[in-house]
Amino acid sequence: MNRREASKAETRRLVLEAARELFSQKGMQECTIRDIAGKAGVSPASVLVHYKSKTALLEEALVGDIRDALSGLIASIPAGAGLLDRLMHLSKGMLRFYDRDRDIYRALVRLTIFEPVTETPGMTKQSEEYVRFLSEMVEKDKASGVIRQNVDPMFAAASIFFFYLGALTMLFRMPEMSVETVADMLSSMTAQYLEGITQGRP
Amino acid sequence: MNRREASKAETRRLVLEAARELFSQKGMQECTIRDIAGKAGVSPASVLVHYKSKTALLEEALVGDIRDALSGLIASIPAGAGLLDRLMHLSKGMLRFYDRDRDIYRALVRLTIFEPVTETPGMTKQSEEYVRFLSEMVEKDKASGVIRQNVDPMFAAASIFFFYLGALTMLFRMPEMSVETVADMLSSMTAQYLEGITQGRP
DNA sequence: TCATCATGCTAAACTTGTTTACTGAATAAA
DNA sequence: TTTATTCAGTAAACAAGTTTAGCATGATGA
Repeated sequence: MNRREASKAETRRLVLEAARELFSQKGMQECTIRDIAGKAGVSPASVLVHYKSKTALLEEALVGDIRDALSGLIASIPAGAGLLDRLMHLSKGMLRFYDRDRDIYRALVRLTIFEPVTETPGMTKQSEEYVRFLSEMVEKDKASGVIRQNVDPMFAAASIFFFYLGALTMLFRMPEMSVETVADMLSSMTAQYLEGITQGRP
Repeated sequence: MNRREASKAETRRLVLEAARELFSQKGMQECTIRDIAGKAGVSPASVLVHYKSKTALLEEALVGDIRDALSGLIASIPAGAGLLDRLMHLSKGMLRFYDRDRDIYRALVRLTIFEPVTETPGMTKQSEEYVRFLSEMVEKDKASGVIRQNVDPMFAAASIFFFYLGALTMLFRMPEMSVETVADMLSSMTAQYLEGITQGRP
């Protein structure tokens, strides 16, 4: 690595470090690029040399913890448990993770969820990994006979993910609602999904 | 009404009218408060006297059409059709409505969906009305024996709504995706939900 | 009618994300 | 080594949402 490249990487690291601290300390709104630049000892414009926008910086600052949370949950899935329990281990776990700092994660999701995929690589990758894992779970349970053979795993995974997204939306929209209330609701809805709601099937 | 109150109402009307035209003409991002103020013949600050923020103005400018779209769809539900067809009449209809101007509605949803309920009365009311209507539909189909008796109508309505929200998110996130593709996916997922995916129920 | 009050509206300022034009040092080329 | 080039970093400007302090006009009451 060049001297130039090294110095560049170091500056980038300083900015990210300052951003991590200040974002979690003061939230997205109250933390300005000038604050971050000041703490990192660089100019405000320099922040945007390394990160395309404040949103991109926020994403970069938070996505590591999200990835760790998800892979930690995946690694700790109770092996022998039923399908619903395994799904709720993941979904409730992620809800509880976001609940630890609702404001900052609400800001992140709000700023990224409706952006084109190319603009938000970090969050997109997380969502895709989540859905892919769900899809694999469904596939295995299909193979073992728990799930019916005519079920498309991708659609099932997307459905479960949409329930999770809906619950997350409720969590962010209703500050007075406890995460456990939302989690229980999600659990009931997912259970109902797994059961099916219409009568008279073959 | 006072002379003062009348003049105030008139100004408010002018601002809203200008906002409607400019928002749909140039989109949210490219249309500034100063533009709207100019077109309405008032000062920029005056816009914010009547509407708390640019977001609030956008909401006010669009929510009428959304309400009309939803009630039009509700009024035109095919009476004798099956549950899935009636649901898709609504959900697909709303997706097609938002598709007519994805950019402006993406901006609206993005700015309102994660805000506290009290900040976005218009959009909140629309969502609530939608879910309430879905809930009534489920209740009726439960009474007529189409839906199983152990199904909670509110949870079912919320599930169907979350599918719809997920589809809307995909529509906004993926500009290259056609509304009919998203609608078909939503249809498949909702159908699967109505069927249930697990085996071996009583 | 006159004095007081309330308020719709505004100009100007403020804030903050972002862009632009530039500089000086590091690197590459000769 | 000397020259040319690249480019990390910056100061200053810019853009646009929002806030503030004040004004002028209409409402209110004596």
